[in-house]
Amino acid sequence: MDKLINFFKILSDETRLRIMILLYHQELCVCEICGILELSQPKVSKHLAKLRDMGFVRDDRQEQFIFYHLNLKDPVLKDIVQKIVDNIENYPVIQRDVKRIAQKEKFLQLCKR
Amino acid sequence: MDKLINFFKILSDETRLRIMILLYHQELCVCEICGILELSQPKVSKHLAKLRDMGFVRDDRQEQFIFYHLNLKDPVLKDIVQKIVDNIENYPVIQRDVKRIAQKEKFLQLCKR
DNA sequence: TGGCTATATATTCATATGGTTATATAAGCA
DNA sequence: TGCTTATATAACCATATGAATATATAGCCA
Repeated sequence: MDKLINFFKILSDETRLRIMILLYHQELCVCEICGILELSQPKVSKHLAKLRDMGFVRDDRQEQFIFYHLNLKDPVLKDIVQKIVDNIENYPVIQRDVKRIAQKEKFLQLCKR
Repeated sequence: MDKLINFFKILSDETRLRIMILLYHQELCVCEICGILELSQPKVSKHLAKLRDMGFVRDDRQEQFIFYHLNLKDPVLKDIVQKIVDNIENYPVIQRDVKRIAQKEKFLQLCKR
C-alpha cells in the first residue's frame, strides 16, 4: 500500500502531475521539460529527483543531456495515468503541455535564457 | 485539474485512503469507521471533515449518528477508486478493512471504550 | 433535567513540503 | 585549458500537514 500512497503523493502536486503525463508520452530531457512547462530548472530537477527516488522514473545520460522516462511496472499505477490521458480534454493545462511536446527541439540549447 | 489534484491529495494519506475505500462499499457512521479502522474518533473526524470540505463525501444525520457516504460524480475519480478495489488483494490492510465492515454493529455504542 | 453517547472542533506541536537563490559538477567545444 | 551549457544539489524560508489532547455540542434516555 505504501507504493500506492507514494504514487498519490507524487500526483498530488501540479508540477509532478504535469511531468508524469509528459513522460507518459515520451522520454524527455530536463531542459525540454522546463521549456514545455515554462518552469525553472531547479524546480523541475527537484521534482524529478523525487520521482527518481520513489522509483517512478529512470534517467539516462546521453552526452550533455539527461533523459528521463517513466518506470511504472504496476498495472494499477499505469492504468491511473492512462485514465487521465484518456480524459485529457478535462484538463486544459495538461492538454496544452502535451501539445507542446511537438516543439521540444525549440527548448534545447535554450536552458539559460 | 485542481479537483484531480485535491483527489490525489486525499488519497495520499493512509487514513483517508482507507476511509474512501470503506465508503466506496457502503455508508458508515463515524464510530463504525473508528471501530473498523481501529483509529481514534478525533483522527477519523478530522479526516472526514477534510473529505467533506473537498466535496468527496456527504454526511447525513440519523438520530445520534452521522453517516457518511461517497460523493464522486466525476467518472475519472470513480474509476480510480474502482481500480484499487478491483486489485484489493494487493493491499492487505485495505482488504482487512473491507472484511471488517461485516462486523460494524459491534462498533456501535462502543465509541467510548 | 441530568447524564451518556456520538461527533465536531480548537489547540498545540513536530515534521514535511515546496519555492527561490546560490553553488557545484559534468560534458562539449573553441 | 577555459568557457558554456545542462543538470544536480544545498541552504534557507514560509507554509501545510498530521497527530494528540482537550473541549464543545447535539441527541437520546432515565
